Amino acid sequence: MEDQFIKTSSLIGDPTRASILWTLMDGRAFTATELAVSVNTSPQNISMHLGKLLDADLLCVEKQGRHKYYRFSNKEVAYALEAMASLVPKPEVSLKNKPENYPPIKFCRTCYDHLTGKIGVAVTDSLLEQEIIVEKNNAFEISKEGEKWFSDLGINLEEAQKQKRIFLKPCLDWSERRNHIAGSVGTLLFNKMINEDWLRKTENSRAIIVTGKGEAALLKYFKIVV
Amino acid sequence: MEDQFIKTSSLIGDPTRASILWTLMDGRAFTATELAVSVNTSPQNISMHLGKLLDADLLCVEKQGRHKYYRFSNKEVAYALEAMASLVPKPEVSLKNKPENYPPIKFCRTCYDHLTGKIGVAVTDSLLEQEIIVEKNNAFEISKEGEKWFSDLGINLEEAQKQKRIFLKPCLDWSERRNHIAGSVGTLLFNKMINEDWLRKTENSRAIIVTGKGEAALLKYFKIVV
DNA sequence: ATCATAGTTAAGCGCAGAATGAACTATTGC
DNA sequence: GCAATAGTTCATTCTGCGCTTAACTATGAT
Repeated sequence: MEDQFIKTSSLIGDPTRASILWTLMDGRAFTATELAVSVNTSPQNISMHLGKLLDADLLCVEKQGRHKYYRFSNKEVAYALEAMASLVPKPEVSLKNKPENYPPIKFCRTCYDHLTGKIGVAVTDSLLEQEIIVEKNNAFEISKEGEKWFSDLGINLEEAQKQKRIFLKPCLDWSERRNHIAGSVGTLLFNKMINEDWLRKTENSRAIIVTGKGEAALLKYFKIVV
Repeated sequence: MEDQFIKTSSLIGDPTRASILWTLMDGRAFTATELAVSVNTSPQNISMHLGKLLDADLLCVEKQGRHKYYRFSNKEVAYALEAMASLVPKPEVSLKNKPENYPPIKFCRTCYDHLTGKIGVAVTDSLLEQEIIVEKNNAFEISKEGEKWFSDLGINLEEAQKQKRIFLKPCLDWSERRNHIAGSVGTLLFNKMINEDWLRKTENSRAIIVTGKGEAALLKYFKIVV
């Protein structure tokens, strides 16, 4: 077992491969060429590395015409990489740091049952911005206007408040290093988005794709440009 | 963030360092020399690698006289390594494989609230051997004699059966690749062992140490030689 | 004091394995 | 058919980084 572990870790440990895996972390499938561009290396080199990752069963491929789409072969891979990512030394963050302007969002992930990734953070930012939720000593609270906003959306907060589970809490996203909403409110919002087909789950990963309908809705309700 | 991730993964990815981390996985602290022996390399080399792991805050040291004891600096490290270990390609296992004779047990880990690691597996084996629990189509059941055994130990099974959570289920240990008991029965057994001071929790890791009292008890109740 | 053991630091070598170059197959579009 | 794009294979080059040799400090034992 030990040497197997060592093999796997050196497989992941190579800078180029680590970069490939990092790129795939958003859950989408990428073609070989896309990955080559993303990690800034040659096609042959990418091909070699992808071969090794396939052999180790970390990735799988789907052929579509002359393209080959690579993605994680199962969600354990994503979990492991997330766990590794959580180990990176935390930079000294000043609280004054302005949140940067995020580039258009292409993807999001789920943190089991609520939204995370770029979208999760953006949604949370938007709710704060619109003062639908407000931060109070490291916790989130729903404002008066917020209650109206949620009921307009068709989300019944009274229901949620009755549940045993935590109603609303911030949850730190490991990659964005930003808070996003979790708790039953996070779940309700997430389910709403799925049910309305704004978002769609993917098969083998925790990735979520944004539908065309979703793009419009995100813009309308959250002023988020996808 | 990406380059930070790459740095961390190549840090873990080096074969020697991976072997060090693997050794430390049991949760105990090791001296530099012990690690050098364990991973079969020179003291200088170990020193260099340990330095890097310290810099990255994956390990921490405690000085005792002329010895330096190294261990994981926090449990996230162990979690990440476990997640990575779960990625190793599964060998074709024949079900006929006899369980090997395990060497004396020096450590165990907890799977959040029940026993795992060598002891967890050994305890489970013992319960099966003594027919206190029996395997039935991939599930565990408690036998007639088993019920007496548990009540003799002072564990109230009726209580546990009333609980909402799963009563008794096998849980695959990632490193031993063997089943051990989880569910509320696993938890009860684990708590019993902690309360009786057979086992003792350690501070910063998921490691559990076996006390002298525990050694005797494990021998008596489970015929396990620690 | 002296010797042994534990661990660190610095400098140069050596090699596994990543990157490159060139030649190849496969699919799409015209 | 031909050209263009996507991806792979193999032989060769090259280089980063781990390992060693050697000299060092520190603690403990006699």
